[in-house]
Amino acid sequence: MPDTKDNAGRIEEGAALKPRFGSLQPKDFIRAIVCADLEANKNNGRVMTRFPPEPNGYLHIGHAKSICLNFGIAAEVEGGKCNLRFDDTNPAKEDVEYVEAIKADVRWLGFDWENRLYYASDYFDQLYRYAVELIKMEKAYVCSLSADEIREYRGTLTEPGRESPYRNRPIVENLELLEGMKAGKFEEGAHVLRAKIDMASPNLNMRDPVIYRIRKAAHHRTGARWCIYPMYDFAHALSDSIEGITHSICTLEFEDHRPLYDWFLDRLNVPCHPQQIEFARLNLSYTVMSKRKLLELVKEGRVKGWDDPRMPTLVGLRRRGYTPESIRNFSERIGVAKRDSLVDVALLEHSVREDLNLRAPRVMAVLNPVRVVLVNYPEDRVEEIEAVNNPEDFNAGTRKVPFSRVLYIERDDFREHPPKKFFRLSPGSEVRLRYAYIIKCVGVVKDEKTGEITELHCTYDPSTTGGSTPDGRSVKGTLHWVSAAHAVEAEVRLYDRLFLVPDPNDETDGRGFMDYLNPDSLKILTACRVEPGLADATPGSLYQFERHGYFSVDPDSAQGKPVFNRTVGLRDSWAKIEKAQKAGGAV
RNA sequence: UGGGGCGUCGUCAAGCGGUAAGACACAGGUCUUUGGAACCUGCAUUCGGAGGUUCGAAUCCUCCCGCCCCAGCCA
Repeated sequence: MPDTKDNAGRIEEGAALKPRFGSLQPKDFIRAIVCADLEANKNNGRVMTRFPPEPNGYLHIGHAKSICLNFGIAAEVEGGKCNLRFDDTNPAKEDVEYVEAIKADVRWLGFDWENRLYYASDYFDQLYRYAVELIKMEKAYVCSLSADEIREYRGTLTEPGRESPYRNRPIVENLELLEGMKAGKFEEGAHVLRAKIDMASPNLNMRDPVIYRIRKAAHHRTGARWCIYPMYDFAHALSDSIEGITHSICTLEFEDHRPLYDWFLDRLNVPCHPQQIEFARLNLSYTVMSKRKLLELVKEGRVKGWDDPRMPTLVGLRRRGYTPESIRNFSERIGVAKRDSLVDVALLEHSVREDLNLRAPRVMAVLNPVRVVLVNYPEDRVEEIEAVNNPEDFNAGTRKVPFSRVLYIERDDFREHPPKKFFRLSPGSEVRLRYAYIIKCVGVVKDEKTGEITELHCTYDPSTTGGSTPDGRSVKGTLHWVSAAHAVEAEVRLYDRLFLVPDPNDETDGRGFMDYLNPDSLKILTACRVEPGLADATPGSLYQFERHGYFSVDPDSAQGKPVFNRTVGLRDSWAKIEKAQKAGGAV
């Protein structure tokens, strides 16, 4: 792990004497600002951003948007840099478990902070010195009001606040008190350090905000060395400055904090004054994004953990089968702006399909098997059928798949009474088995009691090797299949959206997001049959099950007993037709 | 009834005084041994509303309407 103590992003002298543009384009309002700054030679042509997560939870797709923005901009500018900085100012909520997970996620997404891994806690000494400076300037004071009293004194949205009776404590007394706080002489809540700004400000953030509070909790990095911790507004602005950040990009809810951000930097003798720019956070339809809600899903057991494939967390998406490329493309497509929006998950799904279409090897898997006996095929004959691994990529080559007299096909691919436009298998109809032969259904065997179809009898046409039709007859349907004697049994987990409504965050009718959970967000199929080549598929690898969708091999897989997660289904135009037929009555 | 933001196609989103990009979705079609993919076509006479300025406005001005955020010793 790189040492971060001595190289905390010092502003390199003479780092850039002329603007460096790199590939940066003004695609969005933030890049437009950066471009303009570069042209004006602001910051000496230097561009430095940062991604500042608090290590109190797992990263989700919303963070990915921010990561792609911050690391993206830095990468697009010649000499641009993006730091990874943990905003670890609240030991009660934070944990090393999260810092490690976050680092892994950022790396997985494809970004590199090189040796610039920082922690706000690296700056605690410096931050403390800044606080002392503020006191000496009479711009900060130790307030001994209780938390409740402070709230009361703060006023409301429409009424100004009142000044704390401790507001005009002498400098020496403030200094002594702060020293005492730092030394652990007081209990939590006894005192806080506040900035002395304006209790009548219409911006509540400016009503003498707390900048240090006593917290006697062990910090995951500094241990018990400190018992006072700086608040976000103070720590963040100054950390940005210490690292020489030029553009401090954050989400909209911090817009009201910008005057405070600037206030600290304008008063203190700091290395530089970064520009804070706010953009709208990502909202995705049919999902929730707040850490609180995600945590609740995990704690209440509604999902199996942070990496449950239904979670919008990066670990969840990864396990589901999403690739870093697809997430980066998605981030690019959604754009960056300031208006609140709800992005359609379909766009995310499109992004994976697009990526996986090009790279996922194709394979045959029967999810809901029904037996097919080729009555005119020799009993013990086994053919090795050649199949293309990826029609989008001829370099992917071919493979052999065993074919024999008894096969499995998808139960859905047979209809005893086929609806209009159904060109799969039905009594008397012909259909092609992918890469193999054309078969015709000549008999249906049912369970006497339940009426369930247990077996289909078909004949195969030996002249149609490889699925060709030498006589030129056209066979519309092509089915995937698997040889019963050779297939491997597999578990397949079919995921669907976690929520039933586009915006589960909407509480206007008194319901909460938990009320909108989709009871069918996970369907586990245990009797699936896949090609023998998949017996020992490597966890994490990705496949396309032909005619079904994209699947990732789950870590729960065991030798000879693979488990697959459906990443996303293929577009299914038959499903659309069928739905339309049902909706429009007959035909 | 305080302050800060935002309102352009179903969903994102360009546009920055010269006459509405693109993507997803959707609808048709071509092709096809994945009803996949690919490809083609269609999809806002109109930019929250009303006035005004201008030869000309989504872009400028005025008023109005709607939505989001802020009263943690959270970030």
